[in-house]
Amino acid sequence: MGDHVSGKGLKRADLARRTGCNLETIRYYEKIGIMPEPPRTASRYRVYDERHVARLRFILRGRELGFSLDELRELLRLVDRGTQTCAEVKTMTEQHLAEVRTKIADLKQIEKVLAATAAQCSGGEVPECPVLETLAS
Amino acid sequence: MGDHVSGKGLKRADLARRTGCNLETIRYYEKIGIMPEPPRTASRYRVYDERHVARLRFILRGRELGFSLDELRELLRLVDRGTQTCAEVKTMTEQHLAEVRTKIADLKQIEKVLAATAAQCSGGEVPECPVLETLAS
DNA sequence: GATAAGGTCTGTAGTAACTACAGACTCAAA
DNA sequence: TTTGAGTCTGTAGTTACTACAGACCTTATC
Repeated sequence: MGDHVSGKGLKRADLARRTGCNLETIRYYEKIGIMPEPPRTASRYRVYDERHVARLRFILRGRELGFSLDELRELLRLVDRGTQTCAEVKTMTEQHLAEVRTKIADLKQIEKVLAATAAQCSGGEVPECPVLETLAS
Repeated sequence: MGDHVSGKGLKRADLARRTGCNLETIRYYEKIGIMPEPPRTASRYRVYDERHVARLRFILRGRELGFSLDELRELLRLVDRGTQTCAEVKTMTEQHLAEVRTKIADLKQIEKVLAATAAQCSGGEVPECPVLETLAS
């Protein structure tokens, strides 16, 4: 069913396989309205096509790049509107890029403290520990 | 009440002020067993002392350094046992450090893609957009 | 045709680490 | 005494999933 109708009807598991997405996540994306409700067979099985594959890939790629689902929803809204401008998308991307850079800076600071502290450890069977002192300070 | 008993009884809001911790978070940490249940007044108000301040600061500092609550629970268990060794703590720290470094590497890769893509944007009022093409690819 | 295996359906619960709120109670000061 | 502020409890909401139970459907095999 689905697949033989026109040679391109995909079931949920097919969509999952094609995109690498988790099976349940597809349903979740539909529920929160970031993936459109697909047509159904008579017995209520979801039927996807290539546009669903493309959209889900877009979302997954965006997630890989650290966009939140809300940001992707907005990005997709611009795409769907069909009249988005490069300027709008660029602004969102630069905002996100700034957040990513902030996170990197935060983590680098954490790394610095952890590395410096661990380096002070004797690693021996002693109760004194620089890490615990750092945490307590 | 609390404060005048011996000059060091702290109420929940006092503990929050002293540590910078959110008021509700204190109750949450108690609920999940990472902060001990403090003694109570007759009317069931929590009463904290300096040891609670120290422990909460330990937790908050650990969170700042990216340790999970589970990791901190383990760290505190070692502390409470009183016989922890520097070696045990060092191992946990180095494991965490490795995770932090992985996260930094991931984010740097993301940053690279985002920066390169945004740089390609004309920023103009055109519908073509390198960001969207990157996401779709 | 019967049956068994596997896919899909729904709703719901669990995860991390909080944060916030409602409604009841208590405390301190004017 | 009354008012305002603080505290108590339990519970719900957040992000982005993931997993499961129990019912239904489809497909293959005999």
